[in-house]
Amino acid sequence: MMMDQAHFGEYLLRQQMLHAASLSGLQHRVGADAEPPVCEARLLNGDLWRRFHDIGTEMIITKGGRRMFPSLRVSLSGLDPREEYCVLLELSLVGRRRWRWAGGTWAAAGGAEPQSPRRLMLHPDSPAPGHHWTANPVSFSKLKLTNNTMDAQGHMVLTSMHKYRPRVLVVRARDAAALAWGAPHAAFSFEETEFIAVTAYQNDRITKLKIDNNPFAKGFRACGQSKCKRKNTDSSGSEGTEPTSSESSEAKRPCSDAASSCSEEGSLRSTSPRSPPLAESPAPLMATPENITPPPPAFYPEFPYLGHLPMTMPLSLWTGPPMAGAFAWGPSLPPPPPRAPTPPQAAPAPCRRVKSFTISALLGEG
DNA sequence: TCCTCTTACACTTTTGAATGGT
DNA sequence: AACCATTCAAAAGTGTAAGAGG
Repeated sequence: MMMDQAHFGEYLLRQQMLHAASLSGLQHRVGADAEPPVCEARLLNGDLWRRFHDIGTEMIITKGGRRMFPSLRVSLSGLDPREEYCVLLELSLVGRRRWRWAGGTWAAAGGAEPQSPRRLMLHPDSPAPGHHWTANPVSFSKLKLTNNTMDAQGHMVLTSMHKYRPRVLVVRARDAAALAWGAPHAAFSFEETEFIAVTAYQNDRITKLKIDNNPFAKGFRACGQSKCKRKNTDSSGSEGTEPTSSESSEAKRPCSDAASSCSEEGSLRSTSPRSPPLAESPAPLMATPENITPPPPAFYPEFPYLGHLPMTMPLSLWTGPPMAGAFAWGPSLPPPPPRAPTPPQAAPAPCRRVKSFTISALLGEG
């Protein structure tokens, strides 16, 4: 690790300062010029999400961080092609309950435990002009979930046995620092993306669905080596059993639902030379209109589970080496002008390639 | 005893450097 | 020299199973 404890404390403090500023700024802008939303979002891998949702989606959380599967992939529209936007993801606690797997179903089991400071994940392409966001799928496939409250890797800290719902925030802002002055644009969430955080899968059907659709779990499929090996070792007469038609079709389908498995990487893989062009992604699965939650009247939603606690919102940037690009929040940094008008441009601004995105880089420091 | 969490493991996929051809 | 395609090893990601701890 490149940061000692003292610097880490400073890092955290700066994070909280930044996000306190961000939050107050967002709320202020809402009151100042709340505009009718024009932005729309579609859940690209909605079909897969619905299959999980029908059973009761579970997401593994580990100390070191575990990716979401399916990951959140949305398509945005209705953005000003020349305006700069930041896209963020947050995970909202659903209800104030703790859940428990009992008798083959999820049931409420008391009140929610105190939650860790909420985190926002800034999409690594942020900021980017509207034409970039509308031309490319917005993928959060690199997002990791953890139950480690001391996490310093920038992962989303969740509590096991609690239900969460991802929410995508679109903020008009030229850079991360300008988030505090950027005008909020829209927020979206999809009911079928709700999930319960767990440290071990409770529902066998969820396990099977994950294995059948997640390429990394291919080894556990009915025809996978791992499975066969296990069959050979712990069963004597079942080696000849054929998988069910549904199982075999699922297992053999290399990248069906590919929107969620193989091609899920989406825009985040765009820098890889081996990455297929985004245009080759399978046809998006349309989310029904009622699944699109319009922006709330007050841009930033209320979080009843947080009560009136002072909000701390570590903003996570999951690209680049963790902590390596610690925020450079210096007093010498002049605040950006409050929403300076965008100079007219002859053509849409070129998309900014962001491979290792840091606040300091955005601010032109370092 | 039950429930939840951690850890090691074997497996697959992804990534990026190295290499060779044009 | 520059570009492209291929190869290969390391890194990363996956669920399982056993065991620890409250």
